[in-house]
Amino acid sequence: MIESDELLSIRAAELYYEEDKTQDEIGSILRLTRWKVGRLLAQAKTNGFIRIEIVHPRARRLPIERRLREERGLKDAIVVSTAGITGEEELQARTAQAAADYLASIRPIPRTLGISWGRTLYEVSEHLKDGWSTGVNVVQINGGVSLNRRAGTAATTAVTIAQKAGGQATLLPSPAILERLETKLAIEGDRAVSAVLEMAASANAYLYSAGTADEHSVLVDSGYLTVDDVHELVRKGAVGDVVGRYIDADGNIVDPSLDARTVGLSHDRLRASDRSIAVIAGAGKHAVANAVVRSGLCTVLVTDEATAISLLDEH
Amino acid sequence: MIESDELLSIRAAELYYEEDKTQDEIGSILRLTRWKVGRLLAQAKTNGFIRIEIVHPRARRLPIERRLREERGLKDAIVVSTAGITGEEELQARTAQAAADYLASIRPIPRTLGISWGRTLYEVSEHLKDGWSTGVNVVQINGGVSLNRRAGTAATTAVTIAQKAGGQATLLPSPAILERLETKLAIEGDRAVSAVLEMAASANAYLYSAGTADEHSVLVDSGYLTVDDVHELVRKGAVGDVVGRYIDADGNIVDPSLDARTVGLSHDRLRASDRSIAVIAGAGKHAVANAVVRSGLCTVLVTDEATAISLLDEH
DNA sequence: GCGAATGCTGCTCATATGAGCAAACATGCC
DNA sequence: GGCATGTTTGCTCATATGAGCAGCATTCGC
Repeated sequence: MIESDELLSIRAAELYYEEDKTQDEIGSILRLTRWKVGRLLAQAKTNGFIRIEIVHPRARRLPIERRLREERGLKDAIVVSTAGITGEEELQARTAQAAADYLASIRPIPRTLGISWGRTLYEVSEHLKDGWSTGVNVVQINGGVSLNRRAGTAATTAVTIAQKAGGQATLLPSPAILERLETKLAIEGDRAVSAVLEMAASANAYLYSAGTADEHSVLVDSGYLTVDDVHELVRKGAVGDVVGRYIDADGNIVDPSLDARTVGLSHDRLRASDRSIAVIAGAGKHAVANAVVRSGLCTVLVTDEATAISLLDEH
Repeated sequence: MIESDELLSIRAAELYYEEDKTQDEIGSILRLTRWKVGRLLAQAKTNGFIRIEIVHPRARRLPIERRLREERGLKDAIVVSTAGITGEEELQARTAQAAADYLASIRPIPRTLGISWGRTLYEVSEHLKDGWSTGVNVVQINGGVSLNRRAGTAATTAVTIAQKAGGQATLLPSPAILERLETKLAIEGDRAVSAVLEMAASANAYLYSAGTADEHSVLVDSGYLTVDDVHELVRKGAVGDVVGRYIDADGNIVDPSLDARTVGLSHDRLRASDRSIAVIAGAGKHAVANAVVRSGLCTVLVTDEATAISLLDEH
């Protein structure tokens, strides 16, 4: 009876979902009452035999978002669907789009938005619609004067976001990491820098991404760290960086002396904000994402389905 | 408006299918009337954004079955779902199961069933339930005395099917292919063989599979043909074999002189039957399946989703 | 073998949904 | 601008579906 009922529920589901028959019609085909058919269909659903997927680049996974809010204590979560995805690039595009959508939807509109920089943030800026908000000022929250060919990406990101919202962009005129602590303290003391840092500290909302702790990190690419530096950080437990600062699985700073030479908003300030939005997607970033969420670095997370699920499994 | 409506329909679909909200509730969330929501959902379905899959080893694809009947003129078609499939083996098992189910369901119950032999048929016999029918006699329709270690598979298949139905099995005591035409004519003239062939010709229903035209063919494995023979057949246009006879894409016999040396039911007899069931599944058998269907060798086809779709595309 | 307990069945009733339609609206054409 | 045409909207009404419940059967314990 267990067996035959399961088979029946599949037959019923075929007729219901694929042939668009009513439960009544199915009843007469399978020689059952329509109530029995309804129960078989409910059973098929419960057993997980019916899989419904929304296949669209803008599709989100609301049940997963809810679980992230409830189980991981996030204020909000945006999870993009990976259904029908073709590659890592598309995943990043979808996530950036979702982050842009979310940013445009938050109320009250933040007067000042603190942002980090990197590939992800750049993509978010590209996906924002012109006029996405009215008069949002953008301020960089970590050192962004890039040393190499990528120069300008960081500035472009901030300027684009501000411009599209009809606001002003304020850049942080400082390297991300300095070689000597004295230099760092000196540059922080400079009025041109300290004013920006103060503005960053008083922003109403933050938008940032996180990097992986490997040789492909933007900090390596930009020349602030060597591959060996990163390997050493990994050995010490680093899982990735958030606004230029490397953290371990618990969200703690991995290397305090390196951190002291890093210019930008502190993680404590980020944790104190009630609107810090992290945009983290991709198979390689599960570990950082987990560290960020666990240590309360963000209140809102924009991510992909696979990362979200790993976040729920970890828990 | 085109754009924003599409996005709205996705939001509505998320709330409807993932959050189990009513159209009314969705209406108040998205500030729409419930009728608009209903239309958005219908639109999302039409646009193919909603994908519903039945994930179960016994699941079938009824819409594809219907199209096969309508567009390819089959009396009946059984298409097993490939959703959640892990490998070729599972595909074969699912198809064999479906063929067994179908065989047990046909009415009127055939008094005599003609069968071929091979891996597929053997699996079908294994999947049949004991007592699947009452008194069905089984007769082999092509030469089945195997020359190698596989000896017995052919016989076992026929005996198992008959036994489980409480009927008699009649074996065809002849090689599949003979080296000389004279021998073939002589063996056909023998009463022990001709009686079986007559019985085969008068069967009420046929169940057979098809082989690919390559070195993995059972006919090569059994020693009836060499790898070179098969290559030569392929060169002449062979796409596979049906009950030991090689056909081209149009279902025509590829090599008449080889065919004349092949013992078993003719394709003409198979085409004249109103109940000839072909069981053909697997990525390698798309071409044979198409030839079988196109040339009317079967009235009923049991196959997998991918093969079925290729059959509809060909058309 | 008998009663209790559990589960299954077919029902009533409330609710959710889809079909069809008239009015409002936008669109193109002169 | 004014009219005709096609599209979208909000509705009524018929239908499909799910919740809840009482009766029936089956199982289990003793």
